Amino acid sequence: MRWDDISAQTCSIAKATSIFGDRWTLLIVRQLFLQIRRFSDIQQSLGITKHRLTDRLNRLIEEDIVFKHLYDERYNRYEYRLTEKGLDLYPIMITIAQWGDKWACDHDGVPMEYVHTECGEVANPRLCCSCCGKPLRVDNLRLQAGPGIVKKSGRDALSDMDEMLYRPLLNQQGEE
Amino acid sequence: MRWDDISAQTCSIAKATSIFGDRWTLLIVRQLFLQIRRFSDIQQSLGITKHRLTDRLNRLIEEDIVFKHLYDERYNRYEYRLTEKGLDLYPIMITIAQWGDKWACDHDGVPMEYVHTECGEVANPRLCCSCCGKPLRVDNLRLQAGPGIVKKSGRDALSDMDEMLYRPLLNQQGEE
DNA sequence: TGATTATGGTTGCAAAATGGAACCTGTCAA
DNA sequence: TTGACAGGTTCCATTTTGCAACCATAATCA
Repeated sequence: MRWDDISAQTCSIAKATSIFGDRWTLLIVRQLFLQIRRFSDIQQSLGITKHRLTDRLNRLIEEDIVFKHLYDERYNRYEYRLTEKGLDLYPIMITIAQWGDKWACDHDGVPMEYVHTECGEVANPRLCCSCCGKPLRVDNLRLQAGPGIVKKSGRDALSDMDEMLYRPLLNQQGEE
Repeated sequence: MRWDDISAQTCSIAKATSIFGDRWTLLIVRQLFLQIRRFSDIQQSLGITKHRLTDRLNRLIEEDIVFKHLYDERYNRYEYRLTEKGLDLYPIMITIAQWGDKWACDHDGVPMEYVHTECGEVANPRLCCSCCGKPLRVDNLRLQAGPGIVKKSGRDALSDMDEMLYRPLLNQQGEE
């Protein structure tokens, strides 16, 4: 299984993983959220090699997650900024940080806190239902096949990989 | 910068990334959430080599994210299941899937839907404030240094890497 | 004017991670 | 006793990464 084949899967997690499922990409995005946006600043603050950073930034630009912004015309200097698609990674960053805070934190306590500026409190961001607002957990969220899979299945267009992954969901739907 | 050095950082995202910031780990966890738990099933459904899968599963076991469960005594067969720490990755999986649904979805629509069993609706899981329940976004969430960083800074124990990352937050706090 | 510094890279090579195929080790079932 | 299956391990070629050196441009300094 080559890396390009993974991005070709229907699964949204596979597609997302094919973009930032590597050692550096998420950390680069973290820096951008923390306003560390210049090539050399990112490079030094992460300890990533220039080579790798060039490569990763170009990939992020290709994916329309990052764009180059001219911040100094005299020197012809650019900084890297998040596009809307990139800014939309914020919930992922926060959710990962929360998990790390809970399970991989040393005895000093969490490194960062999140203040919800509207209510002024230190928030514990959590996933909630867009409909009723209650917290979502593994035991009160049921997965079901969405239109993407139902349509593909209808015209027999599921890949072997999709078939293995989604067949149980499709069958379960038939039973109900 | 070696990979082990990344997990040594204070940042929760760095620590989390050091565990599942690679091509396969998140996809393996996805299979476990989808009840695909046997070695050969995971291997075939992902197209990962046995070698790599063995390696990744062992790492997940070391990290206490996965444990082996004997499901057939006669054959002495094990399956891999998520621990509490592993189940806690659910919000991350959902959040990543949501992002993929929004930004990397083909024209057929989303592959999966999430039904909140308590209200019965197809939910659009989103991050909310644990205090007031309102949705959190990049523009209404402010980061501030938490006890982990404040304490380390107090006893001069910030690594160079931490210093670069957290100094702005510490200074900003002083100004207020 | 010529040397030096800063930014933002590229190039080349060695080391580490990964993929692919073959092989191994129980255990059961025919 | 042979074959099949689950769950690996071993070996080697390929790919990705880390590291150091080099380069180009523009500004600044002596």
